[in-house]
Amino acid sequence: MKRPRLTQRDIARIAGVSQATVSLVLNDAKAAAGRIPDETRERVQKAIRETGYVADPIARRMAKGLNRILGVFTYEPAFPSAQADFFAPFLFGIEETAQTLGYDLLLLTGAPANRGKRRIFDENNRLRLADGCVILGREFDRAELKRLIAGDYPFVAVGRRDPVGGPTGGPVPYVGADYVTATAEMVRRARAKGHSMLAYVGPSKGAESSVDRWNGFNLALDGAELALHVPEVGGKALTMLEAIRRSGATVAFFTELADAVVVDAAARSQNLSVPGDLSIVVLGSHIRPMQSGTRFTTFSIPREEMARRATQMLCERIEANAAGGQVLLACEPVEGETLGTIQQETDLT
Amino acid sequence: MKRPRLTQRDIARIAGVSQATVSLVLNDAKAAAGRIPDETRERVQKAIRETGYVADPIARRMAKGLNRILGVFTYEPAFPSAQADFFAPFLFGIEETAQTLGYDLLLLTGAPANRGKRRIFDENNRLRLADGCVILGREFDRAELKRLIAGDYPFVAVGRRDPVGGPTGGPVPYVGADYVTATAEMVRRARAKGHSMLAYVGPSKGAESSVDRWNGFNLALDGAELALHVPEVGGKALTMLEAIRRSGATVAFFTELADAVVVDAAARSQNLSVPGDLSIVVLGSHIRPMQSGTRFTTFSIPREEMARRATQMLCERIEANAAGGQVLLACEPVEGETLGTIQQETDLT
DNA sequence: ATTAGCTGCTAATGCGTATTAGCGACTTGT
DNA sequence: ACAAGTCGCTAATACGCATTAGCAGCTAAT
Repeated sequence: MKRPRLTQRDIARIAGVSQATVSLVLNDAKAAAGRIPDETRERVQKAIRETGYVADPIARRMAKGLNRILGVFTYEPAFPSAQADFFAPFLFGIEETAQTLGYDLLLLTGAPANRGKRRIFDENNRLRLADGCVILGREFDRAELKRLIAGDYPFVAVGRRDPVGGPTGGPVPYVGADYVTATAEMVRRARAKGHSMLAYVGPSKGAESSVDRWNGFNLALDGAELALHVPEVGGKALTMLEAIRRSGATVAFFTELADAVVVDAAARSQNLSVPGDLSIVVLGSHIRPMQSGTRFTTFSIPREEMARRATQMLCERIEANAAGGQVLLACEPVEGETLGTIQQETDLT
Repeated sequence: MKRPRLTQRDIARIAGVSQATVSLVLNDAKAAAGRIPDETRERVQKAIRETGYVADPIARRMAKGLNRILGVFTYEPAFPSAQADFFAPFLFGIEETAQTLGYDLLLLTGAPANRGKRRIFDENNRLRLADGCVILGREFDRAELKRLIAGDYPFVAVGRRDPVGGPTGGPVPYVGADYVTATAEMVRRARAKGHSMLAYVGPSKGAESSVDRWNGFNLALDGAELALHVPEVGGKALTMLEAIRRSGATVAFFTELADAVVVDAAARSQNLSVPGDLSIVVLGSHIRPMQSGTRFTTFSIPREEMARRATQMLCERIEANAAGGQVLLACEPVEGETLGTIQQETDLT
């Protein structure tokens, strides 16, 4: 029952040649030197056909060093429904590009190690099964990032990452979204509509994407007042709403769509009009039909494109031993219908 | 720049021991015999820590034969938006189980070979990178299936598959959904509501899932009349609707949700009431909020569960060298609101 | 006739790890 | 004191393939 796997040696024996010859026939055209006559070649191929032999990709990789596989590492599970909408567009883009470039995908789904956190440098790190690796996830473990940069393993991050310090440090190859510019543009639009008391719901530090939004926000504030800053995300809708109202803010910026959705709902349930009584801006979302009825004012994050570019960059790193750069893609503003105009003084003209 | 990768030999040199010792330290507890004193062990681990060495998973697999990776092969690309809703639940389930059982996932995204069709036994078959493989997709290439069955590579199909004939043939290990029973139940419900003229839109042959639906349908017909059979899927909405109306059918069974959606829309746009004037039954769909407003009468396919069970079965095949069986999971009827009651003769009582 | 060159193949080696047999230096038992 | 173990480690090998050096047999050139 446990028939040992067919190897080139078996084929060689059947065809009456040596293992080396079998390998040469398989890798065909490349060996321009010492050509193999058609007669022999045919004999070997016949044996292969009849036995259904296929080369072991592991051994192949072992001998050659590359196997045309791209790894995809996610710090969070890639598929769970909760994250699905977040990761799916990235995966779409990666798969598309990988397929075009003739690579297979290896999804690293390592069991969460100690403390429930996933780690790249686990005791059994499987990264090297792939020629290189795309890394997804909001937060990148800095220690691991440092090791990656110090090492010679090709990788590209999706999302901007701060450079790594230290003697072995350096810039991180990434393809990210330009949250600074996009957020600043949102603030500018709000200001143009007369808003001067702004609320911000979202962290000001932590992941690069958070910091970038916060920086973009402050960059464009330009005299307007930050009436309220709620650094915690995922709070209670009524609490958030009340705080915003009390602060006197006329527009609230949310880093999390989920927060915006619940606050929007809470406002409406209190007979507050959005954007009549309160404007809402969401700092980034994917270009897809929202399940929530409200069409928020926001900007779209080009997730597929980010993934495509990152994958491409990775392949260049692998194939041409290129260094990999830092790319920021622009986010497209989405007009939506939750950013209103503020009237000066008078209630009704 | 192209620093050669760190190997156990390097660690051995640094720690002043042999490569074998390093390997023994790494694989730790297993080697009960010939224990290694803590002093030496510590020396080796220090070297590992300081250099950041990680064992090469390829070489590991080469030496040991297994690497705790499950392959996932799909005949269609797994992520493209179009298929997303179809594959996503399977992937959820597979990832979940894989993670629980401590396996990584390898998504086989091979470039489409000749004629644009994906093949398992490509010139560079990467299946063997994984210890075993889950196979997804509506249609399974019979020739490839035959080779798989004949070979010793562990795999499990998601979805029922007919046994393979021939000397090396046999049953196919799978976890599928019981479309026969589920479809028959739908027909029975329609009949119980007075329907006796039925239309069927969907193929009667081809993939096992199609055949099963068709068989279940006929099984429960029981004297009722098949007023119309449209074997083509994805036809024009108005054409389908008209054919159904002309046939005198009072209820239409669709194998494809998409067809049902457009015919439903067409009917409503013609001021036909669903289910007042025409009942619609969809033969299977996923338990998720439909984008279409209509809540169809249908049955839910337990996709996540199928994937979980298949993954589990695969792991048993790998670890215990089990044979793998044939499992059919039940589909849950979904009441919906598109199956109405037929009044006898009288229009209004 | 000797050398040079070509053709058609094979032996040998390396890739990085896991594993096993076994060796030298001790310790223990009798 | 000698056999029989135990301890701590290493040499050697296998895994399946790609690749290189090179060998034998031949032909063509000098």
